[in-house]
Amino acid sequence: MSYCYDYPRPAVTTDVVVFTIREETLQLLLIKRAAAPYQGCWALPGGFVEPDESLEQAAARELEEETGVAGVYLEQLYTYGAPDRDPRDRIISVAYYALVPSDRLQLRAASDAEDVRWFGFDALPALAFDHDHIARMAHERLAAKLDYSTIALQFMPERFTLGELQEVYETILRAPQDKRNFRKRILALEAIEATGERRRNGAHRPAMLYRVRDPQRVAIIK
Amino acid sequence: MSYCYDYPRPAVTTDVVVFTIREETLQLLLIKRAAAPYQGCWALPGGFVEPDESLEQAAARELEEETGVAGVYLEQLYTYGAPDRDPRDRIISVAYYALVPSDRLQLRAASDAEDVRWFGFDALPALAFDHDHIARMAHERLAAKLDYSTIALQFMPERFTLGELQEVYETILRAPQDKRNFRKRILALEAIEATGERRRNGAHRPAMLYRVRDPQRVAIIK
DNA sequence: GCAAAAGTGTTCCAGATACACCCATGT
DNA sequence: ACATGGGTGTATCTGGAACACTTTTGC
Repeated sequence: MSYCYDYPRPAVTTDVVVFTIREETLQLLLIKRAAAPYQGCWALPGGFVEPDESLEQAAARELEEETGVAGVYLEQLYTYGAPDRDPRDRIISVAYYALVPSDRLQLRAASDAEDVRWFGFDALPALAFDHDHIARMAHERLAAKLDYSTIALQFMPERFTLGELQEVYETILRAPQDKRNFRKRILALEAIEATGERRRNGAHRPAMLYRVRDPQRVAIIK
Repeated sequence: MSYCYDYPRPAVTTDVVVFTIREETLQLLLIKRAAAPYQGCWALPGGFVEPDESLEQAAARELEEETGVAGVYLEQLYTYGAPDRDPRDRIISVAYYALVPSDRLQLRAASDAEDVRWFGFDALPALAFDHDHIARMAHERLAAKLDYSTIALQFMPERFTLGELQEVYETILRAPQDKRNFRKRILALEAIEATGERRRNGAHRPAMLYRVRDPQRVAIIK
């Protein structure tokens, strides 16, 4: 079976920059390429867009195939189409980025063993194609959005402390935040609420647990 | 001649939302479609991406073919790929938007007569495909960028008055600006400079003419 | 009792906002 | 002289930044 057209057509893929935060580091999901080009090289998860799915559906499908997670935050980043970005064929990639809460990052067993792994964003291996460029742009977008949206809440598990949330901000922004100003600012958004429960977590005072008010919604601030 | 692939491929186009400002209205360039689907309907200029050009090159080429202008500000907006956005074939469109200075908006004579026209953004006809959606998103992006960049300067001719620049802001934001605060803010950016010339322009005091310091650069503010 | 994270307010500064009158020109 | 857009400064408000000590627990 083959599909024929009057003019040459590029192939269209989606690539997904999957972020999570674990152990106070920003992590990124990569897969090891099984086929040429860049065989054996690490790359962003992604694949061809099917005829009957939207671009976002394609990205969500790739994400679920690699990680088993669904329903997480997913946003279109940019479309990359330099003619030589793939050495063999003309491939246009619509890149998305996804944020996975830290309590849902267990990779599905289905993903064949060692071919899928989390990497610290500061310790990435060499990446295939222009994927390092895509990953950098995704990080810039994410850091920018911290300032004018509630996007960081997408990383949080069901219950979390303000200290944990602050660590998320500090990890992405690579800068310490003032504790009192941070709490004032976050609580003023009214995007999270105290649960009333506390978490005892070592030799110190227990912390109040919070939850996100509307977990789906990413509000724009100001 | 025909081009064959093992899997079906979408066609990839670029569409360009071309803005200008004339007579204190935000205007948008549309072309009348000669072929089906949506024959006779107004649409954004655009066309297929050639095998050897980048996406931005494709957008710039389409823009120059329709308007004769080149070298203007051009930025990728978003990529639209709903499976049914074109009723006949799967077409993925990488949308750009362009800003044309008001002294360069004469359409090339080559564009066959009445098939290319400027429309006021508030008086758009029905548009083909999802082009009304694309145009709305482009306007939102443009309005947002006024607040944190010097993008509005891309609309200005070589020499202009502060009153004219203020009109540009008011037109895009659809809101009056305070004259004194506007001038203070703009001049503090140091993105424009007085030329020393004045323009006599009617029964009132002549206005100082300014020019953009670095016409290529769009600076991010704050 | 001591180590370790949680929790809590006030002062200060900078940038945004509100606001009204005189100036130079053409008719 | 009058109509028209050009040009200018100050007081106020608001949101962000800096900053240190007490509380509660486990060991």
